[in-house]
Amino acid sequence: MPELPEVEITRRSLVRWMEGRRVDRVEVPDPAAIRSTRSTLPSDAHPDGVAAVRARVEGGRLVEARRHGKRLGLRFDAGDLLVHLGMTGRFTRGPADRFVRVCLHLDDGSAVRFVDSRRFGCLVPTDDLDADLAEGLGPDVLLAPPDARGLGERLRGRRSVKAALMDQAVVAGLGNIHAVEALWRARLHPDLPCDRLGPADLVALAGAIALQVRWAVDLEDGEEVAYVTEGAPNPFTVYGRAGGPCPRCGALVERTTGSGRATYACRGCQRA
DNA sequence: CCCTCTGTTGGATT
DNA sequence: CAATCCAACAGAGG
Repeated sequence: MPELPEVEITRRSLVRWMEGRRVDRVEVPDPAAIRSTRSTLPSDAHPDGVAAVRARVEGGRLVEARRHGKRLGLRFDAGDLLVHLGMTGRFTRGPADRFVRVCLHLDDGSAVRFVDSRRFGCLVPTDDLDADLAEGLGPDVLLAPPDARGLGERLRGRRSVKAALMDQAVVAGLGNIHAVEALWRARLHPDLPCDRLGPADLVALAGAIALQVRWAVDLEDGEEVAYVTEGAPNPFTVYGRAGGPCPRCGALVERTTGSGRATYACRGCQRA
């Protein structure tokens, strides 16, 4: 599920759900969800992961939940956890299902579960949360949205502007969907090379990124992590709308594939 | 029932 | 650099 907005909603939800509560017990139906590094692979399970998580979490309270890009940092009384949601990871208070990987039982009888059908997500016990949270990441696009000048310094070379925006070392938080949407807002085609971006493009792009991310966070705020909610209409402007009309110029939205990822854009109004 | 394709993540390899 | 494959699955479609 996650790009930055979903991780941010997850963060807020966890704080609300766990505020003032003590974690009585941690249950780990899938020990491979606990990793010693941020790996997407269940085969990189932390050898003593379950014990490491219990030592940090059981009997204590959530002190703080922070986020950098798509990473989440949970600070408990006795230690910290770094969380990555992968593609399908989420925290929920809903009923258990067969995809529950970790379950936190709270002292009021409720439970907060990490659920992840595809198993790319992980919890990482850490002794240096600050470093692990930020390592290798560019500025967070919500907390420290880059301005035109900052983007100009970071979007370099001949690589496509979309590839650069999705590179978490360039800016942290944008994934496929929101990169596509922000580029549409900025009227820039995803394939446009960074070195052909002019000053006006950078101004447009900086504004578009900030708007896109704030729009997405607001869209999902108050809910329990809903992404492209099942059955709900597609909330995006061009993402997932191949063959439909561009709402700005009426040309047909095109779908292309670059490095295995679907890209949507309008040739009519996004400068290539 | 089976097969193929797609996918919101990241990393390794070519 | 970029393109490709891969991880581990679900779900949709044929």
